[in-house]
Amino acid sequence: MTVQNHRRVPGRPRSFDERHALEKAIRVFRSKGYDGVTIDDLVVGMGVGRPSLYSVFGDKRAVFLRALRAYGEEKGALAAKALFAPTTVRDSLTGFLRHAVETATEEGSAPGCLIICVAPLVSDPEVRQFAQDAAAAATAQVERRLRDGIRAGELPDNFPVSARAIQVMDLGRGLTMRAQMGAPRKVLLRDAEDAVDLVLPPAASTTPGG
Amino acid sequence: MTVQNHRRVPGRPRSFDERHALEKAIRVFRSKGYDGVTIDDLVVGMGVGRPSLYSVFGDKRAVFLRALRAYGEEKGALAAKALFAPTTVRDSLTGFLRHAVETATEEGSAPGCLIICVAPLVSDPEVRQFAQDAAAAATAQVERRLRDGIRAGELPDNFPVSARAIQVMDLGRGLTMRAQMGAPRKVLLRDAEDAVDLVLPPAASTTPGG
DNA sequence: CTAGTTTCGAACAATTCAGTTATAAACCAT
DNA sequence: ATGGTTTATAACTGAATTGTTCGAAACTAG
Repeated sequence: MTVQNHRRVPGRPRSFDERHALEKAIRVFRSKGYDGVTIDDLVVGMGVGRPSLYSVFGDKRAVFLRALRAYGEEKGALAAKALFAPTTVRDSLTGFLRHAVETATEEGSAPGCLIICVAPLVSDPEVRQFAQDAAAAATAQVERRLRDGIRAGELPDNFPVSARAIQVMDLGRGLTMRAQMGAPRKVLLRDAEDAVDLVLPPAASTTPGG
Repeated sequence: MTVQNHRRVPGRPRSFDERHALEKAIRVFRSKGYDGVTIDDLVVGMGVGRPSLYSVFGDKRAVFLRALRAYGEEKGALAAKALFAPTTVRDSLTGFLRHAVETATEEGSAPGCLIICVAPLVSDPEVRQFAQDAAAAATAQVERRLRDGIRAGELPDNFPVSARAIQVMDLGRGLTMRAQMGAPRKVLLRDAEDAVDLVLPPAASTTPGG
């Protein structure tokens, strides 16, 4: 089964698409964690022959790191879109948490999140660093969106953006871990709405103070 | 009837205490997860000979389940104490989350929590069920404490106890996952305080008359 | 001290696993 | 078609892991 590549290079063409194989690797790691995955799991799940897997990607750790980075890029882009596309802060946070819940409970893949649920348990410095960086970046984005909300007059000037950003992230982590535990999407979506009600001032109208 | 107070049984006495061995097993699983733990890890970490481990506890899964139950009993008891000993709702929630942070960052053991961080990733029905039950029980306890707060006049009658209990739990999950990721205790304790400020009404005193 | 019972320590075979190595296949260029 | 290049299929090797076995050790009872 050949894959058409507009750039013709000598040698037998690959029977798999590298990017698509990584997407399958994400599914494997999401369903079995890191330590629970064997090379054969990846070979079967990615549809890549064992020698090809080693020559193209490297060992399990390298596959995981690449899968993690790919996952992080997709997730980060979608999270940024959810955060900065809407006009109101409320819609932004709702979209942010809803997106977190939806990807953590998407059909066709095991529930959970590679960065939040799996990566923190991997005892590898590079993986840990990635998870920390991803968390810091996401928190910073939420915080920035809240600051924009202040600038837009949607939030009071003394709104604790730093603390609230951390809390939005922690609430998202909680929702994601519950997704991993098997909580139904419907419940989590409702709780995501409640979370937004919690972190934002009750009145979405103008600032109460000077 | 012979009094069996004397536990003098024939045979060579054991060189380990079953309870203490389980405590060591908890440390092993906390530091390496579930799939990352080998029998030899348990043999070394628990200080129990390999044949003794199999005859006394069973296989790895059985050891994990017993460790999980022991861990859950300790944690549940301490959580209940933190929740129901203080007089004010604020002190209860603060103690609850502080306790969660402190055990998740205690010295001498890897950061994290067996029930929140490790168990959800174990693909075993019994483990999953335990994690779900533990989460439901903890949420119910928090909710009950909030209800007591309403009854004591500390919280308004329309205080959304169900949603707030869920949010306290999710915030605790977030704090715990960050502990697992390496966040320092000091930061997490501060965020725990902020979390309580978030979920409780700004005025903790009684409603002003008039 | 001897017999009986249980545990401990070392080592065992069977299985699984990771990473590599042939050998065949598919493609391009000539 | 023929040679050169890259990948796929299958099998292989060495190491790790699991669960068990066997003799020695430690304790009680008589």
